[in-house]
Amino acid sequence: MPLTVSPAKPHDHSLCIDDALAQARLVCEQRAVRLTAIREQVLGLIWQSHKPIGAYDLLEQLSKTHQAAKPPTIYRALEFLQENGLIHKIESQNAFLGCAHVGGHHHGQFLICTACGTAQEIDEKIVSSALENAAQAQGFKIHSFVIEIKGLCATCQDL
Amino acid sequence: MPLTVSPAKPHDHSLCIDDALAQARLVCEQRAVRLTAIREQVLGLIWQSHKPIGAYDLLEQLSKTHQAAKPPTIYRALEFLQENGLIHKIESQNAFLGCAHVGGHHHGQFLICTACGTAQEIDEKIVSSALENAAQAQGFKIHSFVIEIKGLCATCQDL
DNA sequence: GCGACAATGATATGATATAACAATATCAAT
DNA sequence: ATTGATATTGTTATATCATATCATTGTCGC
Repeated sequence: MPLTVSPAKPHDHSLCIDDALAQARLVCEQRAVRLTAIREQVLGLIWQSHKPIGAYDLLEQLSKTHQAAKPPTIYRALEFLQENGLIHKIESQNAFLGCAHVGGHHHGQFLICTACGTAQEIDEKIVSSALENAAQAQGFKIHSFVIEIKGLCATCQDL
Repeated sequence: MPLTVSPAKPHDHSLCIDDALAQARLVCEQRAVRLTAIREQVLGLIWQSHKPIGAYDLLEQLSKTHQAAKPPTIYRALEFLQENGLIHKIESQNAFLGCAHVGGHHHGQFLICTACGTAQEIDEKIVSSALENAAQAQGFKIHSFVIEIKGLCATCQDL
C-alpha cells in the first residue's frame, strides 16, 4: 500500500515507521526470508528519516546498541533490504531510503529537495511508459531504472 | 548538434572524438572559459569510450603522458567539464561520459547496457514533460534530473 | 613587468564500499 | 538432541571514490 502522506508535510512519522516495519515482516514472511534483528533495526533507522541516510551514518546509529557493528554489518543489511524491495538507494547521494511502494515493481522515482534533503518517492506510470517506449525505439530492453529529480519541495520554495 | 549514431552500432568513433573536441573548443570560447591541455586531454580520454569511465581509470590513462597527475588533477578537470556541459556523471556507476547533446538543457537520460557497459544518451521530451507535470502536481520545482535506465542494448540482446 | 586571478602541483585525508575467512546461529532431518 | 547443511554475523584488512589544504606556476589585462 503506497503511503499517502508527503514527507514534506507534517504527520505522525512514528506511524510511518511502524507501518513500514510491519509490512517488512509480512513481506519477509511471504518470501520466506529472515528479517533478523540487525536487518529490522537498520530498516527502522532508515525509516526514522524521510531523508536518504548514508551507510556510515546508519553504522554510527546502529553502533549505539550494537557494539560489534562494522561496515560489512551495515552493507549486508542494506543489500538484503534492497533485494527484498524494502529500501532504495539514492545513487546521486550514496544514501538509502525506505521504499514507499513495497510490493510494487520497485522502480524508483524520487523528488529530492536540495534545500531540506527530503526525498519523496513517486510512481508515475506515464513516466515509466514514456521511458519504455523511448527505450523500445532504440531496441533497448529495460530491466530497471532510477529517476532522481533534484529541486525544491513545496515547503522550501516558500521560505 | 546531437549525435545521430548509436554507440551500440559500429561507426568511426574517431570522428565522434574529433567532433566532441571541436565542439568543446567552440563552447569554451563562447563561454570565455579555458579548455586547457589537461582538460582537453581528459575530455578526449572520456570520449575514447562509449562506456562511462571512472575517475581513477582516467587518472591511469592521463598519467601515461602526464607524470604529475594526481586525483585532484582529474577531479578538477571533471568538475570543469561538467560545469560547462561537456560531460555527464553516471551516478549509479561513479563514472563519466561525454555529453552527446552539448548546448542543450543538459538533463541526462541514459540507456545503460548491463552486458557491454555502453551508455547511450537520449533526450525524450515526453519523459521530461511527464516528470515536470508529476513534480508540479506535488508542488515540487525541478532544477535538474538524472535518469539512468539499466537493461540490454539491441546488440547484447541478440547474443 | 606587475598585480590579480586561474590553474596546477603536492600531500594528506575523508568517505564509500567490498574481499576474505572465521565463528556462530538457524533449522530441517534423523 | 545431535548432526549436518546453510545462512548470518564477526573480524580484519583493503579497495575504491572524492575532497581539503596550501604551495607553486601560468595567464592576461594593465
